[in-house]
Amino acid sequence: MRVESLVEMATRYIEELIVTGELKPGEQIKEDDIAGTLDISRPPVREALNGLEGEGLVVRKPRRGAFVIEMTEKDIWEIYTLKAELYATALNYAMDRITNAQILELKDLVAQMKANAETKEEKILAFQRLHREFHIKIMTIAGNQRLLKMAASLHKQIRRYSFQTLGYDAHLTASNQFHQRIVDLIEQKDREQACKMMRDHVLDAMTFLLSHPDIFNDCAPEPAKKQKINNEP
Amino acid sequence: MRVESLVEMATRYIEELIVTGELKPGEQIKEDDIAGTLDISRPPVREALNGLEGEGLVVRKPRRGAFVIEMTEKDIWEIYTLKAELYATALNYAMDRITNAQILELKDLVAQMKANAETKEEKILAFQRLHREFHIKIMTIAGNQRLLKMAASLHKQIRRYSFQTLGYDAHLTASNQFHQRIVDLIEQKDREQACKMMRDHVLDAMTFLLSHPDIFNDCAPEPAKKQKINNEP
DNA sequence: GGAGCACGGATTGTATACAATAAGCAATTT
DNA sequence: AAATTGCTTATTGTATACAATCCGTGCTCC
Repeated sequence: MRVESLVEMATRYIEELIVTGELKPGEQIKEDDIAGTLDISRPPVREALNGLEGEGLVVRKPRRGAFVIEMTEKDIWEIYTLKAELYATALNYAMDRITNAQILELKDLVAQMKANAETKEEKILAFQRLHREFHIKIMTIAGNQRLLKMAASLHKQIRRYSFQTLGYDAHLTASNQFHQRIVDLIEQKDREQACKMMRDHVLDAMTFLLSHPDIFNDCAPEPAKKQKINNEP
Repeated sequence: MRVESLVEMATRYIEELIVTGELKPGEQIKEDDIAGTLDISRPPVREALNGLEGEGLVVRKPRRGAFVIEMTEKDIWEIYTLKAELYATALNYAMDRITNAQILELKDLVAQMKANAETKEEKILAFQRLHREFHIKIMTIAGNQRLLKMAASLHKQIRRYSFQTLGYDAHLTASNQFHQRIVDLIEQKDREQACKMMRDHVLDAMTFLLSHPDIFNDCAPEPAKKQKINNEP
């Protein structure tokens, strides 16, 4: 009477460890450890790791094991520039179909994102959830499931850093401004500018992250022994 | 002394079966069959199927097995519209970095694509290879590996149909014209028009395929018993 | 005669067991 | 003392074995 398979369970578990930063980039993920913790056998864990490799969260080195993916500035650039295009494309297609009711829903999300919460952490968590919902709604309206899936995959790869960037008030308010402008432009049916603004929104987040290298250096693996692992022939 | 793991071997094998159309859409892929044919055990086959599911070539229905993905017109639309954007994006970034030598290489590929071969099949196969090389070169120059990977993934999903569409001379010459124009615009450093032409090129291929429904209906599974499989609760 | 239920076969999901390989350490040699 | 080689150990890659579930068929009952 399980609702999810053991593979799905293991996938969610490992993904959570990576996204929350509990497992640092470069760190090895041993199949036995995960299997032992979840009290299951190795095969489901293996399959989960395979799936996560496909999603770009994990790299497998033959006969060596699975490791949390390491991010360079180049990777950040790759992900954000792609995300910018996918989001802009989604909006472009969404502009053909969006209804007034849906515009109101987007406006509501933007309003909620501006709201304050008890603690800063709560605010960030709420913002992340709403932010996600905002972009998913646009991509859903666009009606391209593959686009949604690809964007989600890219997003997962950088979700590690989003909590920390949002810790900066300047970035959070800037993000809010972008959303407001985007919705305004959608309402005005200004496709060209709306898409451009969406692109700028994502690229602005990239610029912010790249100008705060401490954010993704903080997640670096201990340089002691792990460094040797990077020696590729 | 194997160079590739059994998983990679199984992946290549199954992928080939699907892309060549030997396995029809909707057809079940039994782990035992593949394992028996390749004379290996089930686990590597399972992992291969998992990977192919991630690439969108296979769907797994819980406790039911793996099936070759079925394509609807909606899927065709999703894939081509996305591909158009990814290719255009790649070109946009490539325009910043492309060298004159690389432009000459592209010109050479276009010239080769126009060349005739002994038989029609040979010509199509050569064209496919060169065509692939042409777009990969542009994406490589763009310098975004993730973009390349995503585009490759999308391409695999429709490669089944590309051989057949190229059987139509009209489509092949149209495709050649697009390539010629794209390279010309690259040479003239007309970024805007080059990207637009690239988009049009991909969308033109989509229009052609969608206006020849026989091409992807030909690959349909036998309606006898398999149809029942599609009954979802 | 038709519909519902039960049982059997087939196939996947999961677990355990074994084999192969690569890393780390120590001992030995130069 | 440093380097190299051989051994040991830990971990993945692969195979086999078992359990759970779903489909189809045949029987029974209405």
